[in-house]
Amino acid sequence: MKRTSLAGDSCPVARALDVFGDWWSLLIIRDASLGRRRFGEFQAGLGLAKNILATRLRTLVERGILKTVPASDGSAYQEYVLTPKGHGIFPILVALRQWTEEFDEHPDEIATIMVDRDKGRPVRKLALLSQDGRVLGAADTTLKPRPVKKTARRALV
Amino acid sequence: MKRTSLAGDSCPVARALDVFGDWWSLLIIRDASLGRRRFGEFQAGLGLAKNILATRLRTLVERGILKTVPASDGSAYQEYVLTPKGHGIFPILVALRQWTEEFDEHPDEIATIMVDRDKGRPVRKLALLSQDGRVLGAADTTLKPRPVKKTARRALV
DNA sequence: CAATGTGGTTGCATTATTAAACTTCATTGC
DNA sequence: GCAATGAAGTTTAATAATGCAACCACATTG
Repeated sequence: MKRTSLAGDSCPVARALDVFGDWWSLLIIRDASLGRRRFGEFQAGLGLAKNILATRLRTLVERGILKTVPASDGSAYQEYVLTPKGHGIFPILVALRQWTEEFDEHPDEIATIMVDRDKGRPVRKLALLSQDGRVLGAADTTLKPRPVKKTARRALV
Repeated sequence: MKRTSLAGDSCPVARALDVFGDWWSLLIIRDASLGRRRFGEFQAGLGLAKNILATRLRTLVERGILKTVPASDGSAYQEYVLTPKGHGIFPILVALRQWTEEFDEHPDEIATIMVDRDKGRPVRKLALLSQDGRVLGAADTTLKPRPVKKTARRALV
């Protein structure tokens, strides 16, 4: 069957999904961003099979989303923590959260809200802004071919 | 295999992934937001098997992300267009795109950039803001239990 | 040093994905 | 008006991923 890979796709959305777009990866990343670090913590929190968790952790490490570090409690085990590349996924988690908050049919089943740590007040909705600060909706945007970088152009000459 | 359903989960991230978190749905939604409407357009653009496309379109309609409308060209076929709930996914697509733009190992393979339609200039990065307008990173946020709505509280009394 | 806990791996049954062939209805060419 | 083509699916059979349970190696605890 060979599940079609999106790795070589030219669309940045597809490329992101190729890295962490499977059923469990984003949930693992979510838990990691909440401070979970140990294999057992992920397994208990997510309720997934251990073999699948092992596979996912391995590929997320391979892809530079997570890295393994010696356990913080001095034991000989290892822990999994987000790399900068992994921390960069945070806005995606926020966007997913906010979509559910706005459109879910049963918002009363949502357990938590995201708040500003300082003030304890709910965060604002993510907004897409133009360079001059206008709020943009989907209809206010277009896609253009990526301009070739100067260095790349010089290399071609 | 019995893919574990996340529908009843209390985490809003999991609930969103339960709706469109599979391998193809977000790509279909991406294409829909680019103006693709017909079965054949999706199939040609995504290169996925027709049976899977048919299944995905059906469940996305069931879940209120897409709706079917009579074809715009007067033919007897139908077209698939985003509902408001589906349009609400746009920020998630933007977040995925921007993550790839920032962290991908081969950014030269990315074909397009998102620009402001008016000015033709690249959009800004999505930013998470507090109520008083400060930019928040992951470390500046926490999760709190969802406060009970007034109406719900009154219903309990 | 035996017992338990952590962090996996292995094997098997079940379910999902895929490509290709087939079906149905609408549209076009003649 | 009728055959041929195309759009939009459905069906079928092979293959890959998932889930569950059992097993294993090593570390830690009593």
